[in-house]
Amino acid sequence: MAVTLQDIANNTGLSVSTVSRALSTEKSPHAGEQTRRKVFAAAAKLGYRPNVSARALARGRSDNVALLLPELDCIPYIHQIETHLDELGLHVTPFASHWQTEREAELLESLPARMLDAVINLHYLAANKDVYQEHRRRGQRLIFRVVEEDIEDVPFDCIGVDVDKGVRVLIEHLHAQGYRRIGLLGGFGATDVAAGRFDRGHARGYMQGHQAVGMPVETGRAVPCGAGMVEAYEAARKALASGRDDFDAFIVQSPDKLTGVIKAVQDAGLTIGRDMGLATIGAEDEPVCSLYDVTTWAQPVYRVCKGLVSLLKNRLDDPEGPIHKIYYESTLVARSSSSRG
Amino acid sequence: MAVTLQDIANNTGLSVSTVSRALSTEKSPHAGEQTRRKVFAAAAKLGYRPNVSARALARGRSDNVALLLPELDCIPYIHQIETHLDELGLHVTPFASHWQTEREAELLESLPARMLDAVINLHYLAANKDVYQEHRRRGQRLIFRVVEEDIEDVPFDCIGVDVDKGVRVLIEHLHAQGYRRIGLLGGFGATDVAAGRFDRGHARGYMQGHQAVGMPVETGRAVPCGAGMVEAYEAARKALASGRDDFDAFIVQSPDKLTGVIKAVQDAGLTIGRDMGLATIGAEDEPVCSLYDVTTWAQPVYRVCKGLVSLLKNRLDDPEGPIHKIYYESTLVARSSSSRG
DNA sequence: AAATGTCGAGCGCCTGAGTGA
DNA sequence: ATCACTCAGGCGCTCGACATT
Repeated sequence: MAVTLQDIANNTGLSVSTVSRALSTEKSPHAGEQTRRKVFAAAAKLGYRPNVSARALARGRSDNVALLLPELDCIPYIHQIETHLDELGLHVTPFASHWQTEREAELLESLPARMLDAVINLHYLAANKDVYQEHRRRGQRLIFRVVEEDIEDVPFDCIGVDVDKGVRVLIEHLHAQGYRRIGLLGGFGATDVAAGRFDRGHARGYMQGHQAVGMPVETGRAVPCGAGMVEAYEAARKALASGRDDFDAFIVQSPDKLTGVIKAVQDAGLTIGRDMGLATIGAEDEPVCSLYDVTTWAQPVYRVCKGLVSLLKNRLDDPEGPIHKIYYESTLVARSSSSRG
Repeated sequence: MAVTLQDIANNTGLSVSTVSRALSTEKSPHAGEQTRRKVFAAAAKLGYRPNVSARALARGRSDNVALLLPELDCIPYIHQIETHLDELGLHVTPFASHWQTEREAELLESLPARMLDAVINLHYLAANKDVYQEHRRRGQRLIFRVVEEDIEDVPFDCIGVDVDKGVRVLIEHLHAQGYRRIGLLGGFGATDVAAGRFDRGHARGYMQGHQAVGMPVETGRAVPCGAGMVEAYEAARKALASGRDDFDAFIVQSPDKLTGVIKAVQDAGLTIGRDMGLATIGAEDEPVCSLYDVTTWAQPVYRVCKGLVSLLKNRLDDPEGPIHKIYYESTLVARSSSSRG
């Protein structure tokens, strides 16, 4: 049904290969100016669209890159990366691992058969390190955004985001504002702290922050909770009910949870900022944060995405080149939720 | 690099076509039980993965369906549809049109070249009707979720969702609770009402609702606003500031905007439910709605997704069959945000 | 020596027709 | 005749190796 090169060839009286060459922007066996025009005219007239499968099969690449996400809700990332890749003539296909290590490995496994030129993984999982290695050995190009780990420990092209530093900075900031009983709500961080583990991510930052300001860490200040605002609400409510004096501030792991925590604080009859400090860690331009004027350790999403794409481009241009790593600093956006003025 | 049928053939001493047949579940030229076992063993050992491009090229279909979304944030839909299609052995690729009619047309245009077997479009746009027709004529299978239009006017396989009825029902409900000055905030609906147009979607429901309870429609009660909670907040704030007595309830077009409206109401010193009724239209299981206990006209997302997929299956099984249409009723989930008790 | 155009093999897989038991 | 398997052409496109000016 679809229009093929053959159709254009018939229509113009040229051969399929000539048509192919005329349409491709490549240089070497250039096509003549006239033929070119003729071909383009015919292509437009017939509504030709190159068949991506055939092209991929013939070239051994698809101009397609996979975007591996822990969840589908990383929308600003998807959008940004899509935009940047578009400029390189690449198309992006998102895949969600739903936070399952296994599933991520399985997805990676399925990618070569899809002929994807590269993989951008938004969340480096140390647990899958060997899997990543294996896939690189098979020729896959992998680019990572690293959140939990130190990028020194990551033997791949990657962008580091200073999340653990964020907790430290937020604690110092909250401490400077007079808060002394700072809870950590949600995420792996809260779970780690509750279990007395301080060797990675938020938990490490939590520890470092307390050390920096000379406060002892209380593992009871960790409030683990499931995903979503409702669970965050419940967790915060309970935390505030059981002993209101245990907390005078919360660091909330994600803006999503923030919505729940805000309500819990309000319901407890507390005023945000004055009675209860609030801060979170998230992407820049997070609507909830500006709506509720919440202090944020803001990840530079735009630069991170741009960085990921440029790493990708480097890697595609020079598959054997040295590994590149970039570290981006987040910004402390101090707002009224954490000021006692 | 990747393992091909050829590799398995070499490994087992069989021919490529035998291997192909042994691996395919099809029936006709069955392979012998022993060969089958041998082939599967070799495939597993070598880690064979069929090349999707080659397969698509040879079969003329890709076992892939496109999911056309107005925005990337229809996450529950994506997830559900993905799950159901998975059971049919189909893979889904999401494409976002960002609410641009043009872009949607362009996307559709690009799909045949990707050999997608079908398209599920989450938002039927009457403006693109001719484009849809044209693509069906070219053999594309199209399935729609219809929100704004009457499904009688939609000549395609589709699921209807009773959104306009929702506004009517919500108005009747709010009226019964004693609310008399009901605003409509956000979306096409608000824009239409503000412009005095009542011929479709929310605007029609707004009109019908008022008629049903015998209240006159005030076009000034429409509060148009852009996407996102921050814009909704601003719009609601202004509406409440300019003349607080103009409104005693809001119907909010989407749960996203709801977050902003709630804050605006709180900031105005009003109590939700008592001073100001609130209701919204959204998917079932919307976290914001249960968190803030907001009355909702709840779309049956799960059934809609299941329906879309079953329509799809029908269409694939019988491309020439008659058009099917399904109409799903939403449910009124009455909560405290709209009760004066 | 270019510049322009054609040939044809082949990417990995499927499948109708054919071979031999 | 059935069963088990192989041959070979083709899906639409690319690209190295020629042929023609």
